Amino acid sequence: MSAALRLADRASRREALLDAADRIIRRDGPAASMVSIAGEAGITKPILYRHFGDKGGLYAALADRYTGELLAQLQAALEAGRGRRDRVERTVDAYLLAIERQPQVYRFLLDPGVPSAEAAQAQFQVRSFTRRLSMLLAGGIAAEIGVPATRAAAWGHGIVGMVQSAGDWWLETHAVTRTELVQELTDLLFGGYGTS
Amino acid sequence: MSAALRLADRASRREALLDAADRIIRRDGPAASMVSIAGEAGITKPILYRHFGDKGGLYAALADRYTGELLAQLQAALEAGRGRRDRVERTVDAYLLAIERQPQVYRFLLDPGVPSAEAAQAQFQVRSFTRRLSMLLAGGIAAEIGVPATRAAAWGHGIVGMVQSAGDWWLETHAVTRTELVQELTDLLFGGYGTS
DNA sequence: CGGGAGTGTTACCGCTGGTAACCCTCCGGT
DNA sequence: ACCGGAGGGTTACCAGCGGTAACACTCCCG
Repeated sequence: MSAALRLADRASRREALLDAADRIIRRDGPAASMVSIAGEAGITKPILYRHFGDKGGLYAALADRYTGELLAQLQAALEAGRGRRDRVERTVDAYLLAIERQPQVYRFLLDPGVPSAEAAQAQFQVRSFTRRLSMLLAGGIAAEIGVPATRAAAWGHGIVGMVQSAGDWWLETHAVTRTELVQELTDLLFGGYGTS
Repeated sequence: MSAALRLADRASRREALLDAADRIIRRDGPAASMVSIAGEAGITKPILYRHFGDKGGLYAALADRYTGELLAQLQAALEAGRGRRDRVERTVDAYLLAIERQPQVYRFLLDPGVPSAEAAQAQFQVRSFTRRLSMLLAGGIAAEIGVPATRAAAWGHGIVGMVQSAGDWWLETHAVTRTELVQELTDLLFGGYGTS
């Protein structure tokens, strides 16, 4: 009977640990160390390792949490829009808003400062997120406009990378306002380059 | 008099060290360690540090070399093309060809597995490359079709990211042939999504 | 023939991720 | 009431990393 309690305890504990890691990563960026995370959580390293096995495991869990939130926001924006162009604008804007609000988290997701191959799981998790997002987008494209699957896939990955890269640049320079960037990118997607 | 000789020696030595680092990075990817690079070059660590000061310095030098080559290839492709669409196709193809031939180098450039903030210079160098490339592209766009500078800048970064991300996906999956991907991306840029 | 420059080495430091061994508390069975 | 084991927690350690200090050698120049 207490086994269930133990399990629930473990789960909430795990969440608390992730919260601590989240705080530290927001403060230190991808350079956060395991001991500092453990310290923030009020415990010591081995407990972290008992829960997540690996630094990669912790990072993967965190990445999963973040990407889950982001994906939900993006999907909400996607569904809120009316008409194709409106949907694109809202989604791009939602993405930019997210990375603007939590740049450290975003940096962590984009390049988790993994020392080497040990923590490749996190890298994988993030790449997996990008791919999931791209494929989701590809599915949407294929469904929206009749287009072969390979073309939709290529476009999906390309568009995701486009927004991501432009967002990265924008985050560093803030050379334009967010709404301006949304307009520029949407224009680009809707044939601004080819038909001008 | 021998000072010049010494300098030439130093320069060629430096090139040799970069060659060794290049070999190791091709073998181990971004996880290459300083001691293994030194070993490959037939010497020991401190010499590396005397030459490059820092791991960041070595990585920056390597990144500089790689990006120099890549930039030259891209510019050549850009100038070889006749007409806008042809230029885009050639350039995208040149990029894909380059990353296909040397995926490890490409990985190193994209995410140098820097442990943390120590070697931020390399990161900076690479980002600087992406930005240089994007701004070069932006300049081309602005000159080619009359477009405001901010729009050209946003587009430049977006397009670079698009090709980069799609190339990344392609490198992992090889879901399409290179020439197919070139066509898809060019179509996307030339209004394939907006005008279909 | 002496004495620096400069090249090379070994040996170390601090820090990181990761783990082994131990302790201590609390809960259930007899 | 006691006692034994299952976890949670800690200290103390290991290997490896980037980075550096101190020391040896060689070779060229005055």
